Amino acid sequence: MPTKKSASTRTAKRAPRRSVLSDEIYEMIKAMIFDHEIAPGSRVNIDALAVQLDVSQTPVREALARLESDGLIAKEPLKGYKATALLSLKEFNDLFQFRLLIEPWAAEQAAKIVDNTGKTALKAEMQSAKTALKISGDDQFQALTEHDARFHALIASISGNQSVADSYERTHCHLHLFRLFMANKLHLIEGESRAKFVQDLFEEYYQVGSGQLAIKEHDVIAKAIIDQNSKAARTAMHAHIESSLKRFSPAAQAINKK
Amino acid sequence: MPTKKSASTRTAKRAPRRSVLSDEIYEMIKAMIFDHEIAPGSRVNIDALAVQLDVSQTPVREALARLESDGLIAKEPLKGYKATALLSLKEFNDLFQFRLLIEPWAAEQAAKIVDNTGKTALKAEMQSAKTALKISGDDQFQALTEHDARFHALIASISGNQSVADSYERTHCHLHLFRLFMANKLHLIEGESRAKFVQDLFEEYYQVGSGQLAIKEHDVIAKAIIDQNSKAARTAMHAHIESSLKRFSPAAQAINKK
DNA sequence: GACTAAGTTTTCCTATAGGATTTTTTAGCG
DNA sequence: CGCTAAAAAATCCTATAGGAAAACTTAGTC
Repeated sequence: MPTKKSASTRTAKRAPRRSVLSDEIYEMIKAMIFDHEIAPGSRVNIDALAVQLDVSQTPVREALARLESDGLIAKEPLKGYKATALLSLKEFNDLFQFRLLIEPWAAEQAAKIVDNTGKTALKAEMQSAKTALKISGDDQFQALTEHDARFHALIASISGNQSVADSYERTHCHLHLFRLFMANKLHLIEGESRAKFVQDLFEEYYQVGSGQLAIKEHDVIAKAIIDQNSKAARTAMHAHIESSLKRFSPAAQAINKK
Repeated sequence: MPTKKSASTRTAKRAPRRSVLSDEIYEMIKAMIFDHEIAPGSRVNIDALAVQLDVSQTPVREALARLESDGLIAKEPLKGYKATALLSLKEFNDLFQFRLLIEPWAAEQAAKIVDNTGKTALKAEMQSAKTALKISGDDQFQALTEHDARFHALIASISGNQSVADSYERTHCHLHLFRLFMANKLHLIEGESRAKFVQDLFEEYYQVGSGQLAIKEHDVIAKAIIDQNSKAARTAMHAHIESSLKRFSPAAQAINKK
């Protein structure tokens, strides 16, 4: 049983900071959904998960309940939990429409009330983006995605409106987009030739093209906010989201065309 | 031990629809927060709650985990759960700003794509509002609040954008507003004279004045959507939210001025 | 009066047993 | 051979007791 050794090591490691196991499990399961360790639409056996993560059912149940609230896992009463499916093309477009309602306003507002702390945070985030561009391969993709998520969340936060920031966070849009791309990348869609096609798209649009393009667009937004030019911030954010939509669209369509 | 007898009665009663106790507990606890049975800011003892509701800790834990995701309860690691505080004046304004971003668009979109099912649902909801106006006393307040919540959720749903509808639902804005009012109503704010003052406001603005005014505004919105006049729907929704903000504002200020 | 230390309480987590429901399998009948 | 129905297995959900760690309280000492 391979579980046993890892169990003891984990137990030993857990001893110092026993703090909030339930939260750790939540993050772990979220990560498993994130990188398709739990496949979209697949059943999630609560017992098996508890055994696999080497904890009892209780923290797993709490984590799953929260993930259900997040919309990442669906609960069918008396049937169990299952990971939600990937975004349909409609849901994909809906998500971007939602972002268009929220984020341009957030950027505009951020530009109006940003303080030095906010400006410093924005500069730091853009610095991390530049660092990410120097990485190569899979790690770059990961780094760019994480930067993107942090950047947009940061602006929502700087806007000062808790309701807006919360609702943005709760859409987990970057998680959904990441899942969509990973499905392509992992050749999970049927047809090897299509998978290859999408893989190429992915490389061309995101890692090289979109990656740098997105960073440049981020730069424009960040500068507008730092300059406290609220109108420019709004239009830059609007343009960026529409531009993202176009770039991501092929991947979303590839999954859904099937 | 008093638990024993009630336990057996519950077991007997539960037999028919044993389905999803965890969800029932979730709704129960939400209701307890709703009507201040669990006071804002107060600690929520997980054991006590389980005993009180006469279930085990497991479903209570799941419910609390979900309520935390909802933002209705906060979890302090290793300290326990506590009900979130009432909306501050800033949060109150933020919430309405958020609604201004989402709902006018939802109304506009709803007017564009509404089908017969949607029109029927809207008409039925407006009918229930008219019925609510005929009730008197506390029940009317309850009925009007529930109509209001359903009406806005319905339009978000008719808009056809799942992301928008979900994010609106998750703000639980009517729940927050209701809590705010109940705090006034229950004289939970300090100072009997102020409580009386707010009580009057409450009666004047909501039950008689706002209640009917809000219904009239709803009527305008509903008609615009049914007529598929998208521009009118948008502006009517915008006006309604700003009008609500003005009406609710005194209650929010009363709590926060303290 | 302030600080340290032991004791108490609270909270979180584990473990396991058992009841209920769905799904699968098997048997019987037309 | 195909369909219905009952039995078995798997799965989910709940209940309860108890142990470990942290936080809080209390007492004692300088």
